[in-house]
Amino acid sequence: MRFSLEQVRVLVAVADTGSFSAAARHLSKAQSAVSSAIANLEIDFDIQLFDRSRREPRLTQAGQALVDEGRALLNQAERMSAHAEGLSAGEEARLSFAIEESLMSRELEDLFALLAEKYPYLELELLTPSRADIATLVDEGRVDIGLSIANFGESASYSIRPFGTLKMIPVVAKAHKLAGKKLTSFDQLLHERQLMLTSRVSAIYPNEQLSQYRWLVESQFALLEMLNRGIGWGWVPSHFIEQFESYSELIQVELVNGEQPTVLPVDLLTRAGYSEGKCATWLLAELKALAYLS
Amino acid sequence: MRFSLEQVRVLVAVADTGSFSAAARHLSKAQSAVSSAIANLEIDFDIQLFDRSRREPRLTQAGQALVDEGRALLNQAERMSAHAEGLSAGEEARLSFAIEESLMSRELEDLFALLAEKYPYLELELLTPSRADIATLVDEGRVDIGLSIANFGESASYSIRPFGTLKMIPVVAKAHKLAGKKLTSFDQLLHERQLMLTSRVSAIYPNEQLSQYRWLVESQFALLEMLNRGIGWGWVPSHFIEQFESYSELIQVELVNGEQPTVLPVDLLTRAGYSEGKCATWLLAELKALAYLS
DNA sequence: TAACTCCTATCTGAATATTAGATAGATAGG
DNA sequence: CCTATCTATCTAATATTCAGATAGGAGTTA
Repeated sequence: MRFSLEQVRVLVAVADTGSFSAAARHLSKAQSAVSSAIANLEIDFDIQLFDRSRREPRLTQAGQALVDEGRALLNQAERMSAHAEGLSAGEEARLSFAIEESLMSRELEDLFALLAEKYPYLELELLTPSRADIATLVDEGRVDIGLSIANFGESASYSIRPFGTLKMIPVVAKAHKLAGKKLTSFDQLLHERQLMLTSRVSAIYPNEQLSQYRWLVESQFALLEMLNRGIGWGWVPSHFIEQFESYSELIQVELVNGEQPTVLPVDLLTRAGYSEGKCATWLLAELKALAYLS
Repeated sequence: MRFSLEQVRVLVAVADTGSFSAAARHLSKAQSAVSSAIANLEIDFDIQLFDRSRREPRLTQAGQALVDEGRALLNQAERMSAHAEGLSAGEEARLSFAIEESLMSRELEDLFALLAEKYPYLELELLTPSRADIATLVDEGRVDIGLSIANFGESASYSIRPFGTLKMIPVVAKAHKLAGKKLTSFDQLLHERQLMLTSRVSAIYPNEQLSQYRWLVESQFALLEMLNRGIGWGWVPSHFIEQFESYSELIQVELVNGEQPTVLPVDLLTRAGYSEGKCATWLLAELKALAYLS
């Protein structure tokens, strides 16, 4: 016969309370049940767990070692129970989330920390593909939820809902020749080298105003670094400049008639048959409240 | 009702074999037992673990998550069993071992690695007090076994057995003025500064030949470093020089009549009522075989 | 479509394990 | 010595687990 979790619970209770009787009271069991539970464990393990030479039993060295093992075992069982309870309450086991790098922020990091605390058993997958790939991932079912700047291709197999807006501003490094100048027309920008995000997989975005001198960069990080080095100008989410120390040296290119910034609509993409679990619901609600997603 | 380890075993078996029937065969149970075990788990956890719409059940997302938890739980249970088995076979739960720093060596490190592998559940405490303190620790029961160079104080409450010998040689740094010289008498050494181990707690060792110019150092490490810097000469276990790169710059002080090295007896100290467990027995046997303990 | 295989759910009675209650013996403290 | 409290053990009742039988569904083959 193999030992049971219940026996281990009894063992730990006896170790905690110091006597079989007290453990029985604590567990709402008869004293005889505790006594035989321990006796059976000792038979199973073929080792004495308690020294009964005194009135109150004392753990032997082996007993102490096995009580420690037992606690670990019960913790694990408790964890399993709690996980099951969460799942039963509608928390998803796994959430795959694709979000455009432009939407990344300090606040988002804080949000994930909260998520981890609130739903400790959730397995999150966070992908940050380039804009045009998000729809594909949702479409293929590779990802549960996608959040990206509106992208005017559509498909029947995923749903699109508006989800706030993102403010994009044209920026340059302080050392760039456009820095501090007030431009009278946007066309002047288009005669300078533009650094823009691209994707290896999908086509580039059709609705950006494009300079004829453009460099295409796949990595948001590399793009910002290149902007920092004054290699060109580019559209950047305004909160990047406000929140990240590393990019506080980038400044907005201003136009005299003030027609920027561009406010881009953000879309929420979900798989066709997707029903949000608790975690996704919470995460999306919190996300919607983020300041930079006005 | 709370779930049992047996139910978890069934759950994992079903996940592994892919069907209730196969799991039943694998576990030597009736198929109905497997079926009801899973059904009860689903009732307990209040969540569906398998999708039964097809002929063979498929794990739901929640089911997969709980199977993972279950595997962890069974591992823990397995660990507890194995630990109990070891204890029942006579392995001690805990071994407290005090050994003089002079006896430390490469081979000893390897020995501990082997010990950890051979007895994975043993909790080892390794103390390296200074020589005179070892007897005290054994005497107080603070330590199960002590290994130290013979020390001519005795007590009734611990037993002393001879356990090999350690070769000590007088050494200096290559840069020291005694380096390379052949001394005609030991007395010449006694006119130079001697660095020797001491203990804050107990008296210094009475049976060493003492220079009148002596410095007392509590740390073996500091002593060796000071020897390396040429601050004086000192008695050092010969295997230190042979085994440790850092001290290969120390060389033996030679006497023309060749009366060194000094061979010191090593003693094994044990508590009065101490009966070696398997781990201690193995460790001591291996220790005794170490080359430098001739 | 029919026959066949292999699957799961469920019922039932038997086997097994667990439990409370009662009792006896042991230990510690006054 | 007496009392309170402890543990071990017995017994009968209860609860749980299990195997075997059966029925129905799913997939495969002819």
